[in-house]
Amino acid sequence: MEDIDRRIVGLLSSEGRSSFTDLARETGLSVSAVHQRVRRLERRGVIRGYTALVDHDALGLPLTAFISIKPIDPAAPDDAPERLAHLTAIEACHSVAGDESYILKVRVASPGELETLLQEIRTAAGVSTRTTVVLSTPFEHRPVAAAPGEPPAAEVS
Amino acid sequence: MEDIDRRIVGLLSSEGRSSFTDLARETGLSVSAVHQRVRRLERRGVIRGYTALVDHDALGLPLTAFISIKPIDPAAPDDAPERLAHLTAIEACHSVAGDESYILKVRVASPGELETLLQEIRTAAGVSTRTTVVLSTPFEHRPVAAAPGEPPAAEVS
DNA sequence: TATGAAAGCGCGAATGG
DNA sequence: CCATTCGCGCTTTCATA
Repeated sequence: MEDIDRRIVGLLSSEGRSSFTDLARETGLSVSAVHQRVRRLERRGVIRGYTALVDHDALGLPLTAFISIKPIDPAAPDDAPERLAHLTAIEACHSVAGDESYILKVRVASPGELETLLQEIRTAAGVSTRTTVVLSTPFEHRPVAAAPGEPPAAEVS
Repeated sequence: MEDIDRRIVGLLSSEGRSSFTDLARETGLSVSAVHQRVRRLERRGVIRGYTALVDHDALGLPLTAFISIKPIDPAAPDDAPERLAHLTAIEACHSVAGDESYILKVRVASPGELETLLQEIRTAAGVSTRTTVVLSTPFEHRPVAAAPGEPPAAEVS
């Protein structure tokens, strides 16, 4: 993972369908060189895939919310992610430190659907919920910066 | 926005670099038909762009956190998003209902960087912060479902 | 909005510096 | 690890219905 790879990742992170020809131009390498690097980044899992960024309003899912969940029985085994995976309204699931155990990000069509979803979450995972409704999203999915502060210098890793 | 468009969006949402040839095969349309539909979806903003999904661990940004912010002076004009936009560690910014005003999602290299970032956020936007550290992420960026419950029936829009 | 054909270019593999 | 070459496949546009 060196500087030119970070650059490629940055470019693909802001333009996921860039052609190898474009990437070559913008990095100063030949097409086959970028090609090899991109394939290697994919194989090593640095690039995990590609996705279209969609306007959820236009798709009829204008309501976004963060739902924090906490087990009702703290002694029960914690398999909330598996129990919730079938609910396609849940876009992301993060295990977190703090008072609650997971934060879910969900997209639904209406308050009514949110209510239904909350009940499904509570019964499927045996949890209580705390919901924060998103009013608007100034920005999201910003591309990774080409160079953060400094790549971790000398770490054994 | 009809059914075949949702299907295309779903496909591009799980495979952002799918060729038009593949999309045509999977939808049963001709190549140029999908081509037109995809371009129209892009023009109308239903598809806002494409991005590579990256492994932040591999990029040297293994620490993810949600930071909720609240203005110190509630009377001051609320322009936090503009004031925070230059901080590239902030991946997303959502305006939310509830006790706090925004939820930020950030990616940093270390606890030390998180501390620095928190100070920058507080001074740049005049806010207090509450931070929730992400321990792991069972899933994220799940593709939009082809058909939610039902597309909003008869809305004037 | 759909299709099919034609032109151009990008992709991907193989070879060699 | 990078550059060059080349055949095939994909993208893109246009004419047409």
